[in-house]
Amino acid sequence: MNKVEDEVALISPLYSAAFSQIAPQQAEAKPRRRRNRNKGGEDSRFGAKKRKLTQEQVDVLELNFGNEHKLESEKKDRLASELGLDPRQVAVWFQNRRARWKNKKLEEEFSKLQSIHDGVVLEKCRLESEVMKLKEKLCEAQKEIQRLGERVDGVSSNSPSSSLTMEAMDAPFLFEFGGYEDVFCIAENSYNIHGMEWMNL
DNA sequence: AAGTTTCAATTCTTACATCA
DNA sequence: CTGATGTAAGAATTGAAACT
Repeated sequence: MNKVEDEVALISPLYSAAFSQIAPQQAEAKPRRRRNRNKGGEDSRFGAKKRKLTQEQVDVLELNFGNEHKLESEKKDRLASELGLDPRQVAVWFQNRRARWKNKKLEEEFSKLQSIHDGVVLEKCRLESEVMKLKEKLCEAQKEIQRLGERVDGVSSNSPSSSLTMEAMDAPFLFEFGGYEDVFCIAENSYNIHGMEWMNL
């Protein structure tokens, strides 16, 4: 396994985990109860409207998130008192931070898969054009063989020891594959083959 | 079975940008 | 400048599922 595959394999469980939980909800799509607006009013939990954590608070939270994405209850209380926040706020911050982290990972995995996909498409194009070139070569070879065959037929009735007969004999491999007919047959049929299907022939 | 925790989805607020 | 409007980011809530 190469590095990219390694990383993708590492992150991939995120997809299954995410999708396994999203799917049932999408299927049912129950309506959610709307929350009452609390415009400029009192927040039931904090007594006053308190929003937007300070940069310093965020920095400390980020530092702790960097070490451990999950929050032990003890650590939550300690952080909360250290930052002058409600423990609930710390818990919510970690929860939202985990969600953002997960989204970021999914985006990263998506762009990795996309670049792998682009590479594969490019390689497919290259192989297809190679197949086309080989088919053209094959076609030319067949025409040459046919020309030689016709000359052999024309001359053999007059002179069995002519140089043309010898030319024909220089390609003994053709006879091992059952003669010209099979070769022609393959070449004609393979003109309408796309992708790598021709290999099955 | 009831309480707790976690998660995805959603709502709501804030800050900032743009435009008339 | 200023107020209206749009929008991205993130704080907070909700309900369901998993866990204890």
